[in-house]
Amino acid sequence: MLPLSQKRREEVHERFRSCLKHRGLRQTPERFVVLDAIYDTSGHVDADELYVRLKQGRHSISRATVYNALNVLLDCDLVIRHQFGNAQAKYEPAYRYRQHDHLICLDCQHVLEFCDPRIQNIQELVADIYRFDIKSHALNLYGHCRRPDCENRAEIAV
Amino acid sequence: MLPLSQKRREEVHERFRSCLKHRGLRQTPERFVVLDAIYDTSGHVDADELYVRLKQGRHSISRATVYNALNVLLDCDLVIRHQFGNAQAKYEPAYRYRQHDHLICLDCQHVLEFCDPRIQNIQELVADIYRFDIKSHALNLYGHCRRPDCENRAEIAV
DNA sequence: CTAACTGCAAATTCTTTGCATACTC
DNA sequence: GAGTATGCAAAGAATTTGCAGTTAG
Repeated sequence: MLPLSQKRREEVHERFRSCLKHRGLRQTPERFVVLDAIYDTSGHVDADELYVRLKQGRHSISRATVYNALNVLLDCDLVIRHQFGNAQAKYEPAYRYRQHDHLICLDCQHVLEFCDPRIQNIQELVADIYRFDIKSHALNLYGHCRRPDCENRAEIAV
Repeated sequence: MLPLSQKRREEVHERFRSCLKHRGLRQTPERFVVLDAIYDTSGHVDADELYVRLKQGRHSISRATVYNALNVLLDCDLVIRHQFGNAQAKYEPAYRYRQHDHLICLDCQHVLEFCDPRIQNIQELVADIYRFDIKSHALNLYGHCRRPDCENRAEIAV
């Protein structure tokens, strides 16, 4: 959890407000609490982590509302959802870092981020060839990290 | 469903047999039936489709066994598992096509395959920089296809 | 004031597990 | 023959849904 600058937070809230208005959705406190929780997160959170964290904090909120807020935030392009292999969605802020992709350790589930401009080129080329209007992409690299404290290293393949 | 050549099927079976032996696992008819069903599939199947197809056909099999077989086949690197956004795993043969990635239509869920050699380069560079031993990758491009019969096109973003 | 949202619990979906029976090796 | 795999049904995990009560606009 690293706190955002007040200015940054205001920008994100403003964007959310205008998106909600535009879609005729309500500005509820719960939705902003979930938004802030995601933007205060370094790395990736899942829905349950958010629920537990907010429940423990002074913002009581139900799981259903967390999921609802996440879907609204996805619709507004304020958060990004990832599926890193194991079928539990992870979320991250859409407007914090520059565009990046992920490197996932198969042993300890650690996630690293990296950038490579060539992905943009690939995307454009493929869009052109297949006549697709591409909205987003996800490049996930799976492997084994070499952190000394990496867990479950034992599971070695053939 | 496009039938494999007998020769190709034999190669795949042989690979599976040797892998099972190597791991001290049994060669059960069910495992080979699931293997063949996946290799007879053009495109991507999920576990339930396999179950239904095999149930309908002359090979009665339980869901639990389908899942078990899938996990064994994954371990043996004979099939590849994908998560295309919606958290239901899809499977495809590992030894039919050359290495490829996927283009997914957000409206009709259609999946196209494409190849780009630069991904290999990116993978090697990232492995080097982050000192990761990369085993596999998945590059998914999400967007809107332009097929005239694309369903659900209506859902337009802002 | 009223339609949309929240909270709760129940329902759904996908996958795994436990246990008795069946079958490989 | 020993131990692993299968089949069934039940359990589990993640997410969605239905509904009564609450609240934003």
